[in-house]
Amino acid sequence: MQQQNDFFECVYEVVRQIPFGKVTTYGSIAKYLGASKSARTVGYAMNAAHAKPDVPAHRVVNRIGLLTGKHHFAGINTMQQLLEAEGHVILNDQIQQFDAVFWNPNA
DNA sequence: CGGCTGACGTAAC
DNA sequence: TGTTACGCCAGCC
Repeated sequence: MQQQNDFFECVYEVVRQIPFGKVTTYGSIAKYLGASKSARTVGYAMNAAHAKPDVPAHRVVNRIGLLTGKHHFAGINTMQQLLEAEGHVILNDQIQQFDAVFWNPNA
């Protein structure tokens, strides 16, 4: 959806659509936006997403399900706790059965 | 104004 | 099969 002209807003729009109990990756979002090589920028957008309560940034991880951005949350374990509260299993900062809970924006 | 950095991912060697 | 390099966009020094 290109309703928003801003790359950031576009990212937020996708993240907002992540259903409860599901997660996605930066790369998938970037790819969905047509900027498959800009996964990095997506992550950067997440940084600003902190100001957007509607944007569940904790549901966005890297392609291997690793909570790479946990340090950017209020607390080191905030991201993990949020995910666990949604029924996810986090082990060593990594989502277990990641492929099972992965949500593809393109689908 | 230029260059470095960063929640990533993919390709190439 | 493991490591290195690069692209992309925006913010900050």
